[in-house]
Amino acid sequence: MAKNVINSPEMQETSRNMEQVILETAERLFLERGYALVSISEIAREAGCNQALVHYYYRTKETLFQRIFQQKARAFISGLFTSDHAGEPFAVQLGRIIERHFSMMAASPGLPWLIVSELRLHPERIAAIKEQVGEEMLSAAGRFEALLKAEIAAGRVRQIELFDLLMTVVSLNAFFFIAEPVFTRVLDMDPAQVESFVQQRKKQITETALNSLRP
Amino acid sequence: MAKNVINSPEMQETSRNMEQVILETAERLFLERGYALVSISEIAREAGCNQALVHYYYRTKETLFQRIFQQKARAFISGLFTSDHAGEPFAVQLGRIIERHFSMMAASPGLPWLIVSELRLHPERIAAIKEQVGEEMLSAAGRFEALLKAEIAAGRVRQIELFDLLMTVVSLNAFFFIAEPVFTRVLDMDPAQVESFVQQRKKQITETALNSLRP
DNA sequence: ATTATCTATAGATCTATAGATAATGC
DNA sequence: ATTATCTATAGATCTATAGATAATGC
Repeated sequence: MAKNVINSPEMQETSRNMEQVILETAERLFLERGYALVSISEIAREAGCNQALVHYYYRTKETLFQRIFQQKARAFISGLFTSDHAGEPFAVQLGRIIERHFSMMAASPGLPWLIVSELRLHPERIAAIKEQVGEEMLSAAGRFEALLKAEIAAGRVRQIELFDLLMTVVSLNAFFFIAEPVFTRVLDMDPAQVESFVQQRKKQITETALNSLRP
Repeated sequence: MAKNVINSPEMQETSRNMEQVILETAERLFLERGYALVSISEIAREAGCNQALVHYYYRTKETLFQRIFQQKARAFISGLFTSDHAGEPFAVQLGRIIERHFSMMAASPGLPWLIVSELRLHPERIAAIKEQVGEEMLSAAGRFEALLKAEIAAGRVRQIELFDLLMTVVSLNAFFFIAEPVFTRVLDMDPAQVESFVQQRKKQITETALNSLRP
């Protein structure tokens, strides 16, 4: 805590390195297969150290997981609500939100599956996340809701609850990344095809969501 | 195989019963938590028999799972394509398809999660399903695609690929049931509230999907 | 005689910890 | 002297099978 930040470059480098490598390896594996199906020995093997070292740095599998999961879940949720496009027309703002949310998942394509799976399997994990982002989410939602209501009143958007709109956006975005590995396999795509598939779908989702709002 | 179908009612009753009870228990548990997180001893315990009996009837965990999974996966996919509303307007037909698909999942709310999770975790399971429903799906899709193209040509539906339309429908339907337990917890709903939540969302999904198609 | 059910156990995990050794900092 | 890393192991699973016993059908 109150110790020196860095003493000798090399040593701290090495130590931080293995600690960091373990964290990153764990993140990758958890995103692929979830908490229960990743073993500590697998993390250690892929990180290139002994199994006990994972415990040395992170004590238990659960604390290691939580650290990764909570940070990711926060990004997932708050990514949906961070909008700094005030002044722009509603449709443009919404389009940007959808695209940002989509891109965030494209950078971590295992995330939507991990979040829903872990929250389904361990509902007690919901509380921590709710506490972390609940406030922020509610206030951002409030602001956006005012905007939506104004659009509806002006007759530019059909009557719809904010919840349904968000649910639609998240469904389209998240399910795409949840199912993407399956499609990729079924259609036997190479990485370039996958990339173009993702980009096309992003466009379609924005179009679909915006179109569905017309009065 | 070529044996008598039923000999003595009681005996066969009892035997079929435990065999059946095991199958149903396994189905319920697999739908809740997936293959890896359900143990044979748990199935046995909940079915009310000894662990070895599960192996006696179904040999391995894998064969027991496959039997359940393949039947369910087939229902999930073919449910989307079975349409016997020829003659009705396109929008009505599509609305019916969406509602049927939604209702099928409502009857097995763990199914969408189970399917995507297992196919993500074990891509080799894709092949069997593809073989089972691939043909049927392609021909049903072909018929529906003709309908869609005609609607587009008539200017009643915007330019869209069948794949994107189906993806939208499945995303909206499936993701709802994938995330539903989480929402239910977050909003702390009782069963009656959940039921009405599900019904409302069903309506919204149909409306959203149809609305998004307008030119 | 056959089919259903149980007990017991082998062998393969997996998490967590204790305690030894190696590397680094003062 | 402290921090990083390893070896070894306890204790708790979990799947699958062998072999005993109980129930049922002929």
